[in-house]
Amino acid sequence: MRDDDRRLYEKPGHLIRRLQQISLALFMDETKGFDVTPVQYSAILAIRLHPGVDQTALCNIVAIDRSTIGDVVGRLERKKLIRRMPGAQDRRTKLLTITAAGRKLLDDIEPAVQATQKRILEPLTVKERKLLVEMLEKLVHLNNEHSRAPLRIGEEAG
Amino acid sequence: MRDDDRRLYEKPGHLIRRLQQISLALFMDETKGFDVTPVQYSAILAIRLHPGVDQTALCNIVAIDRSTIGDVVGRLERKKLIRRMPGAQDRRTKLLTITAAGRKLLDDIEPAVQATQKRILEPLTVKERKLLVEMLEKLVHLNNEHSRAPLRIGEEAG
DNA sequence: ATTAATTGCTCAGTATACTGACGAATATCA
DNA sequence: TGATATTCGTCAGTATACTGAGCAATTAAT
Repeated sequence: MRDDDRRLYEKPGHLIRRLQQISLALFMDETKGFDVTPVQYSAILAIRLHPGVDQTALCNIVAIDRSTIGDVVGRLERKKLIRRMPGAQDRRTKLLTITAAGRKLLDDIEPAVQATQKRILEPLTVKERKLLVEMLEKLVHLNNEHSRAPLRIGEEAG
Repeated sequence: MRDDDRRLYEKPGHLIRRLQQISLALFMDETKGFDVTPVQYSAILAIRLHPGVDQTALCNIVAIDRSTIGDVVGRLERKKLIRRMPGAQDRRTKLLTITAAGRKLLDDIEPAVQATQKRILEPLTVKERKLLVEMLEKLVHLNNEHSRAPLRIGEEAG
């Protein structure tokens, strides 16, 4: 490896982008056949745990941008994994609930998702894995407000 | 925080996606005014270090997909930060070189890029920062082949 | 109660990223 | 050499993600 190139390779930003690429590829490989992306998985899992959330609350739970969630839930609805209903109290909102097909998919895909998380961390020792997740949680939590889609705990509906 | 939601929040895949969002936001904030993305920065830096690389070799250096690099260098060319010339030996290739404007941009933007990397790791202790980068390098290196754009060391032109 | 501010969702525009396919050029092999 | 295989760049299609704008509905202020 050229010494110059290290300037790029050891930059945290570059490493994080690479790890995200890899994490995505591993997920798509493990869950091949389910036709679901990581973001779609996060969204449908959150909808199951919070039946009747509106889209903005869902954004705050899974940290997806407001202008992105529309597409995501649209795809989930098209695949009949969730339902979208206009809110009764607040007619601006669209309330989200999981379907039977969605529940089945979540149950069926779970082993593959677990396997993905394992494969990502496989190169590390058991101690390192714990340490890494702790540091990632710290970074994400403390830098939370720096993303346009910050996590907002305890503000969700339901 | 609901206990159920932890199922999502402590998944490495989710944390990695969040950290990438944050890393991107911090970069765009610090380099505001330069009109350059992290990927564009990586590409132009690699082109400076490897004058005359072709696009495929560049992919292998910065780990960007072959079908993505065309857009990226297209934008850099439009902004006159790099030049693209058809290869003489192999007329399929397009050889990339940096312009004076590109060199100036790299020099000017450097402090902001350094600041970005600092801000990403700011919540960690000095020891933890070193540890994290080492683990990220290990993960990326050993999982390298799992991405469509694996890093290929020593295969670049120039 | 009417105005003003805020919120929920959407849309247009741009950028990154992957799959799969293709034409053109090059390399390999029989 | 001629047929085959591979490689380089590109394109179409899909998905995530951000900015900034806008409309409709709701809430707050006067």
